[in-house]
Amino acid sequence: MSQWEEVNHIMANMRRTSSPSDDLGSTDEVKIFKDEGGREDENISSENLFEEKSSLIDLTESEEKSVEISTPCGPNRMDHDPSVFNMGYLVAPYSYPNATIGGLPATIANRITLYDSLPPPAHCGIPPYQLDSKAMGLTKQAMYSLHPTQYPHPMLGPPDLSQIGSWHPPSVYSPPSSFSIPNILNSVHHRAPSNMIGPHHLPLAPSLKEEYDQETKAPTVNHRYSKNPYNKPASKNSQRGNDEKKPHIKKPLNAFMLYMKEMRAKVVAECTLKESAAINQILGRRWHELSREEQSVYYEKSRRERQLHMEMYPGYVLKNNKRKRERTAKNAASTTKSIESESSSSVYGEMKK
DNA sequence: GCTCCTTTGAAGATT
DNA sequence: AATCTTCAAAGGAGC
Repeated sequence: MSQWEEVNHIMANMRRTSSPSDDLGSTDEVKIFKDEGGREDENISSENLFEEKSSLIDLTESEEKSVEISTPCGPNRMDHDPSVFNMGYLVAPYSYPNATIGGLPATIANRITLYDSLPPPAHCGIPPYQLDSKAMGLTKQAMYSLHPTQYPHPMLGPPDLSQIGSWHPPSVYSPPSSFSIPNILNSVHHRAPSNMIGPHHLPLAPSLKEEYDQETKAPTVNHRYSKNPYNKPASKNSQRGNDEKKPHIKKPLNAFMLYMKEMRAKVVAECTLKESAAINQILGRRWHELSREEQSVYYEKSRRERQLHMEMYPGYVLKNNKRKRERTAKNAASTTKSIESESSSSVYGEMKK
């Protein structure tokens, strides 16, 4: 069996253990699994997966020892600690939930990581499973290995060293004093086609910026689905016919989403993989490989998107969809009833009344 | 055609 | 206050 086939086999196993009708395979279970720090899972034939992945690990490790080239889908950090492969696809690429920092409880560690003047850890990622070059259909050297001297995207240029050690958690509540919608628009229009915006020369993500541009010409209500305000949400809300009077307002993208949106095409081109789940794993790993300075670019963009979103939709309130919660809460309940419940509780972003 | 997968982060909901 | 849950994007896969 080739390595590529092995990877596919692993992914097929994942699907088999998570059929839509099987709640055990839902996202919820994965999250629980993550939270428990990779505890042995008696359900998911982990032994088989372990063996399969171990073989991949062995192969790749031996390759990496002989050839010091990062994998096409990102450098592999795991050669220092092979054990972290054990849970492969089934665990988060890093272990925040139960991880500790300096022996601190996980919750405190997370607080420090997230709020105490530090960005999320950029170097504690764990590849979910071994992505070897052959499996990715690549034998060439990685284009985006993110070596300190390599910046695959102009945005990810050499970091501003002055920022090192002075990370400030991005907050939508403390925008730069110079930030304002008119500033953004002026910058956008005057700098076109450059994507750089504002005094910080940070690009606003195409999503909101372009949509905002569109809306300034022909205002629409749904910013991210201006052309078809009902396309995506429709798939998750089949009772859309009843809701067509109040278009769905999507959430602003967070930093990682912005990063994914920007880098996805490159990773796809690099890896020949098309399955988004696998691509996202790669992107997740790369996200953690970014330096703080590189990540801060996206946090700043995200902050600006949220700020702009707030300006555009002052009354916007995201209401969580209780569908999954209800589904897991009442396993015994009939599916039909659940759908009915969903219809009444499935609310996406909407405006305050 | 709908849902899942998979990632991180923001924010509402729940405990 | 702490924890849990959902949803943002993406597109292939399964039902």
